[in-house]
Amino acid sequence: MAAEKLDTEIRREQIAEAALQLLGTHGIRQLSVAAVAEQVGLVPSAIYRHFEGKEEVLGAVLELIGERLMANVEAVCREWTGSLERLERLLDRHVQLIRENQAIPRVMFSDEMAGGDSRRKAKTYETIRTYLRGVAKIVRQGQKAGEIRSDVQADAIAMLFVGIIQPGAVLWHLSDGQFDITRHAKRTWRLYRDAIVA
Amino acid sequence: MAAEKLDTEIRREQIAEAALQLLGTHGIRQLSVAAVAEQVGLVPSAIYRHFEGKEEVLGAVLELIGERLMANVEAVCREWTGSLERLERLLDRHVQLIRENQAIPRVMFSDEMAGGDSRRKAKTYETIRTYLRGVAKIVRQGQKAGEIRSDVQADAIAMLFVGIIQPGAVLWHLSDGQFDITRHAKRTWRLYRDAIVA
DNA sequence: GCCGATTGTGAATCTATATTCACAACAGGA
DNA sequence: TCCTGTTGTGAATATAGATTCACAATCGGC
Repeated sequence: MAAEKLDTEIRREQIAEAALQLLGTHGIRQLSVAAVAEQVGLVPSAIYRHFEGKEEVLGAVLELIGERLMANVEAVCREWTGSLERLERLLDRHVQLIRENQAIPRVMFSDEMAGGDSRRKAKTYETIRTYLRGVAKIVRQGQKAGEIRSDVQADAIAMLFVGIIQPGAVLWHLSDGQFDITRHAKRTWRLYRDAIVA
Repeated sequence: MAAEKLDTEIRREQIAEAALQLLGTHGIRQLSVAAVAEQVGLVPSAIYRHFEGKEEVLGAVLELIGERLMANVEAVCREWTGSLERLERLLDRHVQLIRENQAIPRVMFSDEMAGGDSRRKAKTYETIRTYLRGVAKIVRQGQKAGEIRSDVQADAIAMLFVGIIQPGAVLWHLSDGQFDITRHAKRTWRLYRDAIVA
């Protein structure tokens, strides 16, 4: 039975989303064009109507992740003013995002992606740096406002922010959800907060 | 030209080590039996004299990593007494270990490994937990001794310890060594230390 | 309603890799 | 020295999965 014909822009999004999903449940080694196609409800060869090949699909996934990460940064900056509140909320959103997309931490912090060409490696690097820059910006504002200690570089503070989640996210995934990442984030936040307040 | 005939125990170690090395330079997608064999100076089929297959090789790599991680924990416990010193030195050693084996953080915190069977996933989980338990033990001693704050679970403190390195390790790898992980660890240690002292 | 362009399909192809196997070389013990 | 078990080799096999292609269905504009 033939699938509905949809605009290539729509399909590209669907495909990237499907790949992201699959990357969460199985590793990159499992990620086959066939699996992605099935998830979308298409036949493998149809993928090539919308992407040059598997590599490009992975690139789109990376793009997608980058967008979502930055959307969170922008959201907290919009909704809150204090830098500490912003960071705390960003943490909440980050946990939420990870819970919905297990693949994110793995893809970003594992270079599973970087396997193919080295362009992807560079792009992954850039995506992470962009996110870190966003966090660091919040931190710097906090430092200017005297809410966050200024004797440590904003970059370092931003990176430790990511470090709050990363190990927990992995445990959460490896334990099939046993490990309570939300609680972990809450607990660790207290620690982190105390470490960075002025 | 035929390779020297060596005892299977030796070969197993060589093979695991070679795989670990390759996992560092290329991702898991690149890791082929052929590549491992070449690195050891053998022919692909020779691998099967010592391992059941690729999966088992990956298992051995995991084992290897676990041993090295725990060796560090034991070393700092042997060489130092204060819990803060122990943690600081463990951090040094951890950075060192990562610098020598890029694959470690990626393998451990990326579940690249967990792709195959779910036994590996469970084993990866156990390996990480074991390491975390080791760190947490140091932390608890510090809490008893009054060196480390007691109002936060030792587990959380141990996990953040890992979080100090993890993001930096990834950036270091993705940037091909541009990012200075050693400096990052030093800077972040100050932050972390302040966060956990009693 | 007709036409070109776009999207979907199924079969065929192509390649990379894991794995197997029969045979060769070698080690060490009897 | 001979025998047996172990390790290494190269060729052959098997398979999964990416990619291509000729053809069919569908859509939008005229």
